[in-house]
Amino acid sequence: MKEENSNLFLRVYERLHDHYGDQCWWPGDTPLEVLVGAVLTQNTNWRNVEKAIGNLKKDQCLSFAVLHDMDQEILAEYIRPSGYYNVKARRLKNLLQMVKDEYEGELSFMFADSLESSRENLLKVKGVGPETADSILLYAAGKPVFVIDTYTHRVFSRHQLVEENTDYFRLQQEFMDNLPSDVKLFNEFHALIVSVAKEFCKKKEPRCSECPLQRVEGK
DNA sequence: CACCAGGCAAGTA
DNA sequence: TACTTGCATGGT
Repeated sequence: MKEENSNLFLRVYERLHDHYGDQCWWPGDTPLEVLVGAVLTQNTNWRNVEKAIGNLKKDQCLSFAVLHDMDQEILAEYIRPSGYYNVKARRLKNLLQMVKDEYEGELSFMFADSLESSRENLLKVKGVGPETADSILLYAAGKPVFVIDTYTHRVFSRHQLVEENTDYFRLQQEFMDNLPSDVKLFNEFHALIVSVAKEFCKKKEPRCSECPLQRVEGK
């Protein structure tokens, strides 16, 4: 539309949203499904994650109690299609155990906790890094946390919208300092960045000249 | 056939 | 601190 906004990040968002529309992430029927998916999708195509989640759903295993009590080896077989199934089974077990220890096994208790301490508890789980933790907080808990991923860094640095050498926390701060703290906006923006990166900002054969972010004017 | 996908931890120098 | 490697299936 008009791009009358003076904020660079909002202008990028508007241009992406005009081009792609609502993305409606995260596909998941329940917070638990989102949490499981957040681990399973680590460096993995979402389609493979859907297969793995489908396996769990088919046997009614997508409940906290069932997953928590399931043998790690059995869980690994269920999630095999998502790849790295042994490490991911262990990581899921670690995560479920933390929720059991810290929040009586109730995701709703974790989500009711403060952002700082729930994030801290998530990050202390072996296998949960900043992106996985923030994905859970944004997409499962509905907290206003901006999720950064490799695409975010690639798209924004390639368009010279952020410093080339930055890290997760600084990039996240930059987004959150420059955007209104809005869950729906953070949700859609992250998904839109993934969409534009997949289409125009691949490592090999980038098609930058056709990208809708061409000539976004700087600050 | 090669390449990569909605990361993270552990090892090395 | 700054790279590198292991983990692994499935689509293009």
